[in-house]
Amino acid sequence: MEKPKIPGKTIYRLSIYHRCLRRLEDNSIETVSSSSLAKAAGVNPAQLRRDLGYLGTFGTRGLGYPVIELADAIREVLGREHLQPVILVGVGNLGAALLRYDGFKKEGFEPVAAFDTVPEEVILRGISVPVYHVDDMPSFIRKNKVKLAVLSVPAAHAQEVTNELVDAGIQGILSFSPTVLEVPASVTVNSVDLALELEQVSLFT
Amino acid sequence: MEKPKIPGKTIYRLSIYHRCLRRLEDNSIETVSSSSLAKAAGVNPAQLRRDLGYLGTFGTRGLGYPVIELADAIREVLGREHLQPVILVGVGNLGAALLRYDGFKKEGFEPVAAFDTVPEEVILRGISVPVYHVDDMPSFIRKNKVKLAVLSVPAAHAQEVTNELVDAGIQGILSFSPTVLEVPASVTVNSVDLALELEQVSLFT
DNA sequence: TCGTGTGAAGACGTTCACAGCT
DNA sequence: AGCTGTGAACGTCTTCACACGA
Repeated sequence: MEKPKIPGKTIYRLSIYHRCLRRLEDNSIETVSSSSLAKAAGVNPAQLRRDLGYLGTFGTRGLGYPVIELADAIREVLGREHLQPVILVGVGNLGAALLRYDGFKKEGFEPVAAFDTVPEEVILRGISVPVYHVDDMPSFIRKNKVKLAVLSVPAAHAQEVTNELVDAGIQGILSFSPTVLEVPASVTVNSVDLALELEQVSLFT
Repeated sequence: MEKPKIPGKTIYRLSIYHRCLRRLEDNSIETVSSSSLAKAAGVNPAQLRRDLGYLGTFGTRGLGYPVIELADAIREVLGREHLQPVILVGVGNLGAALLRYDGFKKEGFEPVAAFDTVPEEVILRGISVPVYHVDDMPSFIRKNKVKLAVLSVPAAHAQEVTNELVDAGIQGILSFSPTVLEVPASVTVNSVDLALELEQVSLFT
């Protein structure tokens, strides 16, 4: 069997296309051309067609792509059928904001618990997720078979916490710490460094 | 004059190297080899040497790079001498967290004001930046010649606010809205989509 | 010998341009 | 005619591998 091996960048864009398609679904639009979907997603039409080519051949020449089928196909590839449980470690300012951020739920992720070294000090305004002490983290991960973690602890403790997460069985980490985390190859890490992102903007002006 | 034309990805990594170098400066370490710095930054040694090559030739063969000179050279390229003023629009959960986030200041950015549609409702816990009504935003931008903005408003209003920012003279925007923003070519936009980032992690596990 | 600097090769990603289906 | 699907060209980024200086 051929394994299509979809490139990472394409996968990233598929998520974007999916979001655009959902809007079209909501508006009961049935077909869409590569050029208009590409414009909505902010990419080149040829690139979009190339990306969709990884899903098989869907489009109708002369017409465009069927919105619903295409959205389903992307969902299948991205495995978006059920909500993924996520834990969050480090309920400081940023962590608390992330817990309240509803964008995660919209995209299929559900924060099921949060951990901090001083859980009693966490202000619970608008947070419906339980906050526990980090000592309880490994057992929680194992018991609930959580695979994804969001890391928003101070940089100085990021590696230490990461080690605990990995030992407990976490397979994917979204980190907001401005450090390079060392993990086994089997664990995926995605780092978002807010200051670096802002810097990028400033350098191209 | 030859303009070396440093690639965007290299610039991004230069920022990372710079952060690593600062730690070395703090520890009074005077020279560093490409391999050890590369490891700290999480890149391939050859890539690091290639990147540093854009700055001119600094290293001493057989020895490594002088930490201080190298850090200075990067600072010069990145134009990091003075603090850049930044405004933030949309002081919701995420926006408030970003205001309290001290990582920006450490990297040379200073939030000078924030704007919201209901500034009076913003809880000021730990926020030292003044929060004004969005109606006052354009005049503030013009008066203070602010060039950079962080956008953390709901997706539905992102484009509208962006238009106002651009009209008022903003040249770089760091957006946290999950939408594609339309701007003139002269304006740089960098989008951070938190849900997409988490999704990326989940897809590679 | 150690580690930089760099030509050359390779991997990867994007875009063009057009054949072919509806 | 309109729009997809894709070979091929192109451009960019990464890595190798080695000459050369300290």
